[in-house]
Amino acid sequence: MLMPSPICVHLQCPFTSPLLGNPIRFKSNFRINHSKTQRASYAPNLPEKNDIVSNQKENNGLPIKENLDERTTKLGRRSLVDKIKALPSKEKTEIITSPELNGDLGTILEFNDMLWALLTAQEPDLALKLFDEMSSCGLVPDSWTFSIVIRCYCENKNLGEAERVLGYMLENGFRPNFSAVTVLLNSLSKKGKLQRAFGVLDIMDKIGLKPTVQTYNCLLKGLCYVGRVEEAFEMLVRMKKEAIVEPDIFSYTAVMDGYCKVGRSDEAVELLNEALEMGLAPDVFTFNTLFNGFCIEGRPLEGVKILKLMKEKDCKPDYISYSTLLHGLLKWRKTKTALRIYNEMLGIGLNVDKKMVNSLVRGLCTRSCKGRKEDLFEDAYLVFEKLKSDDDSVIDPSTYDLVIQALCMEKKTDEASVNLRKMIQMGFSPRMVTFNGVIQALCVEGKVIEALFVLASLNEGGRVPSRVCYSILIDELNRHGSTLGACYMYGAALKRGLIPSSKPQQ
DNA sequence: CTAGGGTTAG
Repeated sequence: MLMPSPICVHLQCPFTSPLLGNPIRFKSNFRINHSKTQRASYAPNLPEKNDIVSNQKENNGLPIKENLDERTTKLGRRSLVDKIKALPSKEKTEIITSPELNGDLGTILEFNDMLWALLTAQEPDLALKLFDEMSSCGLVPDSWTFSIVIRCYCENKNLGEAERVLGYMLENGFRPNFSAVTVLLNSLSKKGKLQRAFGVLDIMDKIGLKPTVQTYNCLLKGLCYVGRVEEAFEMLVRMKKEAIVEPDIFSYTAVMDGYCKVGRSDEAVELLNEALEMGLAPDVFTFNTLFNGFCIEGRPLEGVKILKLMKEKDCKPDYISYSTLLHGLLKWRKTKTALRIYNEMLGIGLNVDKKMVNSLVRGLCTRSCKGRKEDLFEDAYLVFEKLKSDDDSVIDPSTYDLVIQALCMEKKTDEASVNLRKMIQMGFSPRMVTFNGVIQALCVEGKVIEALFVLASLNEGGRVPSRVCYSILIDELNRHGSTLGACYMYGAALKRGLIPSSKPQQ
């Protein structure tokens, strides 16, 4: 039996891409098996337009319902995707090389399904590899094939290649589908390749794919991303005024975010009001964008006002809302408000990031020490105790330091020394001021022996006590009439090369 | 149209 030898169809085009001005060049060879495709004539290098058209007609003309097996139904496709996902990565590669695994890819419909399934299963590389090996299945790519390939390249971040395929399609009478073009436009926008994204928009216009509001929103995002906020705003205005598409809340959020990112949150709020006037319902994304803006700008309290507005508009703040605000409040030292937000988060069962809780504790300690505000310290200690009792407790050494110092300041000496010990147990090295504070506090309460123990723990840790440390102890020993002890301390200091400011009493 | 848009940060 004589089999016709496969013809190699090199998809290399002599023309230039309308997109790039570069020659199109595909690596793949499409070998057409005549026994299967029954196609009569091919140009030596390219599929001809007529063939392409007939190929498509053939597919579209099929009485689809009867001819589709379970794989070509929506559910069947989905299960193919799931199957691919479930495969170990080794076998994933095999699916495109072994016919037993990939089943019969005899028709272009089935082939495209497999391509699509690989793309959907986040395996664009495999899909492209399969596309490369179309020849062995004896198939010619159609519009669907190319559309999927474009999306594969977008997924791969190989946008230049995606544009090249699109250019090839246009030159050869293939009609890219909406999704491929949209994905490409979006990918380009996301990367800030605005000129090329607008190029795709032009193409959509030329081939009669009507951009939707989503399409424009991608461009708005892209413009903002590269800092062209003003242009984004103008585009938003044009969308509305010239009734190109009706802007939705995504459009507004995109431009608002643009303003927020460059420190123009007030203008973002103006846009919010405009959206509200238009009857659009701002959602959690819209508000979160504003929180972020005000926090970046150093106006977190404005953000808290927006939180109130958000609730009035029946929009439920989420973890990001609170985290953004809390972070901003802590950063800009709005400690009391931060505490309020923290408690509100706990109240609705949100888990607060441990770093922020640490920061809150430190903020409260610092403020209570500076302002001698006892109630603030109580708050700090409550937050600290809760932090310690959490299962996934993470305590920063600097938090420990500040809590201990604040405890000393508040004359909670025993607790201070307990926490100091715990801190050392945990392998942290307390700051010298912390040691000094505890020693001082103990001395003030007349607990000299304990103070000496603290000094000892300092030595055990291989640390050199500071001059202040000795001075405090000498003063205290003097006060107790223990000249001997004071002399001993003085000597110990001198031995370390430190000259205490206090001397033993004569 | 087998698809497609967004928000935090240390």
